Amino acid sequence: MNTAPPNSIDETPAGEPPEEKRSLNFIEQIIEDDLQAGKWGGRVHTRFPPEPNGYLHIGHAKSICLNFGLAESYNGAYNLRFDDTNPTKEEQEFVDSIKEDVRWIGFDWKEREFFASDYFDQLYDWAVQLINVGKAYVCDLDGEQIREYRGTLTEPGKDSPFRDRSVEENLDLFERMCGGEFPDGSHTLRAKIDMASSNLNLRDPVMYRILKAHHHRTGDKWCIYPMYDYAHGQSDSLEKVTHSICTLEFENHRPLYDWFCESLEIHHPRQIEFSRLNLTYTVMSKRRLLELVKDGHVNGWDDPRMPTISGLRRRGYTPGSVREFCRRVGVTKFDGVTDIVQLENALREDLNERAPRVMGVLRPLKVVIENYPEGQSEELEAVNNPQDEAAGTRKVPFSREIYIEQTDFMEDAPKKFFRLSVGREVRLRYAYFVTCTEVIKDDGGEVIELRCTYDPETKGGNAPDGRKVKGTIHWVSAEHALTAEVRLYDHLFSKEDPDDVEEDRDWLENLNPNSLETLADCKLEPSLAHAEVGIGYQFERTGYFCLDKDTQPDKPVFNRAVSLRDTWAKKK
RNA sequence: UGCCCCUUAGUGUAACGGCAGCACGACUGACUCUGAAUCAGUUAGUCUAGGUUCAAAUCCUAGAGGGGCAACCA
Repeated sequence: MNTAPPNSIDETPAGEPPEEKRSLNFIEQIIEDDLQAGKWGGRVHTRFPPEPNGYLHIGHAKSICLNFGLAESYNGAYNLRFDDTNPTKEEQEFVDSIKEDVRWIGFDWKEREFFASDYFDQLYDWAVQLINVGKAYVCDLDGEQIREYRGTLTEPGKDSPFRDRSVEENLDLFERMCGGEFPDGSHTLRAKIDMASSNLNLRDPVMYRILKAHHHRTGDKWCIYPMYDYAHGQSDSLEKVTHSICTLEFENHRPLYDWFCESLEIHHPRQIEFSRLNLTYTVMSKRRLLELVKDGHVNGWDDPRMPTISGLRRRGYTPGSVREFCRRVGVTKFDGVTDIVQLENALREDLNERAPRVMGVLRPLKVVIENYPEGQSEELEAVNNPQDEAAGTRKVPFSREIYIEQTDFMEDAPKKFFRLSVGREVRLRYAYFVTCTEVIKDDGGEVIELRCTYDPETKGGNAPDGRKVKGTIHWVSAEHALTAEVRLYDHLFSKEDPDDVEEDRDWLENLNPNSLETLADCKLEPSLAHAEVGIGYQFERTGYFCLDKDTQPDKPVFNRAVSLRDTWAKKK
């Protein structure tokens, strides 16, 4: 700490006022208070505990950034732990995708990769210990009966008839449960707490159930598996976690979390709950995302319209934008809904700094420049990124026939329309001023071609006589153009709240039928032939795009990650 | 009908008993070889009612509104 390098950002320049103390979220407050009070020996140790039963989504990203970010900023450690206690739902594919996604977001958990299934032996021993002190018992009630005995929200439950079995009998039964002697569902091991508790989680919760299922890591070794409540806190404890951060729905489980740690007299992390992320125009539950995938409403977990990490990545989101977004949404216990434009803006901001600029015409309209010599072409210099001089320049070919955007021409243009119309002059970006002289239509009256003249004196985009044009439009030389498919995405749901449906109707009815628009005949500048997956490009005046994995050698496919802000579109 | 949690501009958040700030959005305007970016400005808030206090978004009580909880899911 006191050996900071000369350029350390920790150094406050002399004479400058000390940096104002950053405001802390409520979890940071707790941590600082703990540190202040000398708890945990000054350690901060967190974990991210996904269940490998689906792909990670942007809500998980919030949790990852919170948990791992906290550990990083307090110089602590963080674990990635798979909560794999239910073999009927979990798969190796999900383990792999989760690791890939966490890495992509930008965190390295190094050797601290764990599985709840690593602790099955220890958990078993602890269960025996609880039986021995009379705090757990084997119950023969079936699922239905357990539910009946549990009581309701307003009425207390009643004790299981098996609650007072002897320690010996419990030990014997539990061992035989584990030995595979009983069929699935015939017995459970339950904690003996309080069937009259106002917190239903404390009404003798099930610790172990019999499940003769193959586990993706332990194989067929076990036929009993621990429940979340019995496995989670103890896993935290074994890993010497200090702050166990989870979402609000586990708040009512905290007394149980505490009960197990106290009863077992083991290291007792502090559970802290925060509100999960909700986004407008999207759903975030794993159950629903799974349904979208399974029923083919989207094309897989990494469909660019999905709020999954893999979907965002494929869509063109950057790790930095995801992290910045998570920082901006903050951390509270209030269950709100974040406007999805926050996410989009984080991306725009990030890509504005780094994305190479190119020209691409999404809906081409052919333009013939009549006074430009036939067969001639030339290379014009274009700036790669006005935000970053070091990005340099490139050459863009120009010729007699070019494509411009259909929306950049209007026949009966209002005065405020700064683009092309008959008799109006605009600048072709980095090229020449052109004036539209004639409109050519097909039999149906559709505009299919424009005739223009150019001013050779304006090469590069400036007029020597100092005359100005109000509009600058992008273009692509027809002869040199790369033809590509471009996929435009809109919100997956047409309602801000997908659950906003009539009585008895389904959230799926709010799926936006226009969430994907495929443009098959887009014209891109030739430099894009060397585009790489994973790099965001700005198609000037249009948006940010990236090469999709569906690209074929003869057919490039681009995704629009997000459009550019368009105040003109708003005015219309 | 029980228990637990929550409530600050449109949205997300800050304030730690002492001047209600910030970000995003929206709206103006400036600038511009991207109607982008940038810059300047405007807009708008403490759920309600009592109480404690010199002083309350903050503490107390009650109410309203929202969320969670009755898987051998996590």
